[in-house]
Formats: sequence, C-alpha cells, structure tokens
Amino acid sequence: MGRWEPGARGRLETAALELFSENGFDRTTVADIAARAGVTERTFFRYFADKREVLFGAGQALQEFLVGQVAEAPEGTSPLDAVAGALQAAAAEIFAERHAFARQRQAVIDSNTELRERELLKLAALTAALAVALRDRGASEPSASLAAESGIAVFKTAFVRWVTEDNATAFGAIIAETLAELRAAVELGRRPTGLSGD
Amino acid sequence: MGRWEPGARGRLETAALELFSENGFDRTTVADIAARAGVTERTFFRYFADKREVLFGAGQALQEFLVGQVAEAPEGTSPLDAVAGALQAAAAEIFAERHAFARQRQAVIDSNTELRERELLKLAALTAALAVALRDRGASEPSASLAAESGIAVFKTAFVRWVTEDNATAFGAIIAETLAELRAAVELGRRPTGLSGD
DNA sequence: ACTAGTGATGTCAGTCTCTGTCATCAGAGT
DNA sequence: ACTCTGATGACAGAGACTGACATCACTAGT
Repeated sequence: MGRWEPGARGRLETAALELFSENGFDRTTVADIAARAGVTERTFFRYFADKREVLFGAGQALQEFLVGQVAEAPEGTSPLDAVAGALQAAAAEIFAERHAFARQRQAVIDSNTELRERELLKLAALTAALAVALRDRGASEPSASLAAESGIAVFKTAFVRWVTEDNATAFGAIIAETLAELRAAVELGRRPTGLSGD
Repeated sequence: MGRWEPGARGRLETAALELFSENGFDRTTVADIAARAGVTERTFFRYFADKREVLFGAGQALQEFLVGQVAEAPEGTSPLDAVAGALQAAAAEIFAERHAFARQRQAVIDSNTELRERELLKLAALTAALAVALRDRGASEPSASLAAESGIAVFKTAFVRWVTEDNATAFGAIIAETLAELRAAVELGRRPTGLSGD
C-alpha cells in the first residue's frame, strides 16, 4: 500500500470541499487543492479523472447500495415500489447522519453549473443501474426504465426538500410523501380532459 | 448584422457535426472546427460558450416551443397531460422531418460522456422550464416538478426508441405508448405488496 | 545485511480549452 | 470623406489534463 502519508485521496476530497466552499469552484485551482492536501497536482489526477470528480466519490457506494436493495426486494414487489424501498433504506442507513455534510456539499454543487452537470450524469448512471437491477428481477423493458426514472425523480425532489428545510425532517418521510405526490400527479391525467390526446 | 461571410454560426455547427462524426469528439480540436468553417478559434468561442455547446443550439428553440405549448394547453388539462400534449406537438412539428439529422447527432452524443453530460444538463433545464410553465397555469409545487420530470422521462425513453428503430415509426405514437407504460408502471405499486412502506 | 521489485509520488514538457485585450476591417449613416 | 458600430483576427496567458520518466520508501527474497 501507500508508503507516504496515507489517505491522500481523503485529504484531497476534504481540501477540495473546503476550498470550493471558501472560494468557489472556479477560483480554486487543482494546484490549490493539491497543495492543501500536501501532494502534487499530478497526484490529484491520479485519484480523480478531473477536477469535478473529487466531489462525487461517494456516488459509487450509494449506487451499489441501492442496486443491492432493489435486488433483495421481496418477490412480487412492483418495480417502482422496489426502488422506493431502496431509497427508504438509503435514507435511513446512509443519509440520516450526514445532513450537515450533505448540505455543505450540495451548496457547493448548486453554486456551479459544471458541478450540477456532473451530478446529473451521476444520477443518470444511477438510473441506468437501477433499471438493470429491475430487469434482473423480471421487469420488462420500458417499465423498468420508467420506474427507475420515476424513482430518481422522487429522490431528486425529496432530496431538495430535505436539504432545504433547516429542521432535518426525516428524509424517509419526505420520500414517502413525494412518492404519493408522484402517483397523484400521474393519475390525474387518467380522466379524459378534452386534450386531443392520441 | 454580419459584414463578413454571413452564417458563421451555422458553418461552425455543420463543421463540428461533420468532424465529430468523422473523427470523434476528443480527436477534434476547436481549431479544426474553426478552420473548416473558415474562421478563427476565437470566433468559435464568441458563438459558443464551450466546445460541447456547438451541438446544442437547437435546444433553446425546442424549450421555448414546449413551454409555449404547455402555456396554451386547454384549461383543466392535468399537468402531465399538458406536457404530453406539448411533446406530441413537438413530435409533429419539429422532429417529424429530422429523423436522419437526429440520428446522426444522437450517435455523436452517445459516443462521448462529456456530450451526454451536456445533454442531461439541457434536459434538466427543459424540465425546470416546464415546471415553471405548469406552475404558471396553476399547478402546485411538488406536482408541477414531478409532472415535468415524468414528462421528460417519457420523452427520453420514447426518443431512444424513435432514434433506434430504423423504420421511422411516428414519434407521436411512440410517445403515446410510452406515456401509457409510465402510467401502468406507476399505478402498479398502488396495490399493497407487503413492502414495509410507511 | 544486500539486492531486486513494487507501488505511490514527484518532475517536466507539452497539448488543448477557454479568456482578456487590443487592433482591424466592412458597411451604414451623416 | 468621416465616424460609428459590430464582427473578426491576432496574441498572450491561465488552467485543466496527459504522457514519460525519475525517485523514494518499503517489501520480499537471498
């Protein structure tokens, strides 16, 4: 393993979040981050493919967790419910104790378009992985992708609320409410409304 | 207006799509594009904020069209139906005659992560704009965003099918089918399934 | 201990994206 | 002709990222 000061990766992640919070993403150079972490610019790029990636290391773990949860959902669970259940589990086991961290991180991301762009890419990858997991448990194709998309839409919407509200309302409760809203919104259109339609 | 050879913007867009198709996005430099278009690299960056943006000029027009359609939807139309109606209109009036172009463009985008990233950003902006349009016609907040997200999910899924299938099936028909699939997928979960839930 | 091997890091040179600044040039209005 | 304006060119430079090679600390084998 490493022979130098261990934990270079973690130091880089911490340094980056601090500097982005203090000075903003654009006004922080990779050289700045590397200096604070006590390594070289070159080393930064050995750990992270690009400057933005330093903020998204945890995404991989979340994705694996959610995919695992979907795979283990009780048989007979509908695709959307399987995703919703996975989100509930993540809310309890991953997000619950990281409200402060999530806020700081999200504030940085929201303040910069490039970072929001990367976040969307990560969410799209997550959506695709969930669709695969749903197919693996028997869902057919258009449904699997749509359930995954809907589930992530719920997650995005709920996450904004959770991070925005000062009093850290239980993330799981917000997810449940948001899912109900989605169902209501989609069902609303069921009744004929005079729109030309098909 | 321009005093030099007019249409610099269009020439840059054409040159970029050609070169990206021929050599790939990474192996094409902005200098290459500018040279083929008969301008300088500096001029490229006067028209487009960055190298990727040259492929997304049409997005703005599409967004305005869809927002306009949503605004004009008959009163009483549900949010999701308003979005679906707008998509139908766009399918007929914008996409119908551009199947070949859409395929080429999408092939380029799909072959590069950075471009897919930008595409996601554009779709997110579109989603946000639709949510605003829905609120303007009376939708409440969580519903507006969720309807917009769901509508865009339908669009994304349907677009993939439309571009993938060789025989250019009517885009509108695919959209209608996909919307029905979404409703089925979301309703499935309505019945209790033994999932812990709330 | 001595020596070779391994993995993480440093060093350096270079390409490409993107920006700021100033000069230039064609055409419109006077 | 004279000026004003808007688009473009020319240049310099910062910063992101890459490839190639050297180095150093520790490990394993002898």
